[in-house]
Amino acid sequence: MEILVNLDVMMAKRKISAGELAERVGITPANLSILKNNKAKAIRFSTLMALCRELRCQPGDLLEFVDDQQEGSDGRT
Amino acid sequence: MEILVNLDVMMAKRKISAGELAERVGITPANLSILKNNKAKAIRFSTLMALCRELRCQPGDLLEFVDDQQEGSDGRT
DNA sequence: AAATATTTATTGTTTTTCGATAAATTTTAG
DNA sequence: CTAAAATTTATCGAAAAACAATAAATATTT
Repeated sequence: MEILVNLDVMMAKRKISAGELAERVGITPANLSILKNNKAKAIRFSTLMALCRELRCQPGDLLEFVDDQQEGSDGRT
Repeated sequence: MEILVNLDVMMAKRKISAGELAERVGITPANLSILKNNKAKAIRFSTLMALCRELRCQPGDLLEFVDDQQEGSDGRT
């Protein structure tokens, strides 16, 4: 059970690089990387807001709740 | 421009009270209230996860990005 | 009105972001 | 393949904020 940050999907859709997005959002590339690779344990709304603004999307496009109990009961992945 | 926490909508949909949800999620009613009334400035994924689990919903059901520039240009609301 | 539930406020602790920076790794070009 | 560029990982410290605990105020319900 976890929250996934699907930044890469929206970045691909908007054809924007990590470096460019970091600059536009106003955080360091290093911190954006942490967010993008699911290493973050929380997020400030100010950051989420800037990401949504620059990617022209909704929080739901970036955050996904994955419930293990809800997947297939055959243990795949 | 802001991030809205639409907890009340899902709570109504699931017919669950604030006290009950707080207990199931594992935070104090006081802290849930802060979240529910848009007083929070960030959220831990562990909390968002527990909310999604108990409300059987996705982050996108609870978080909304409102862009002022995107609304009507006549200053309504 | 009384009981219950929710909100607001305060204090202290702990967690985590985030900047800054550097090093390691990966990806992209030539 | 090699070199450059981009990205990721890792530290460190500082600032921000969650969260618990608690109490008081407010609102809701019965």
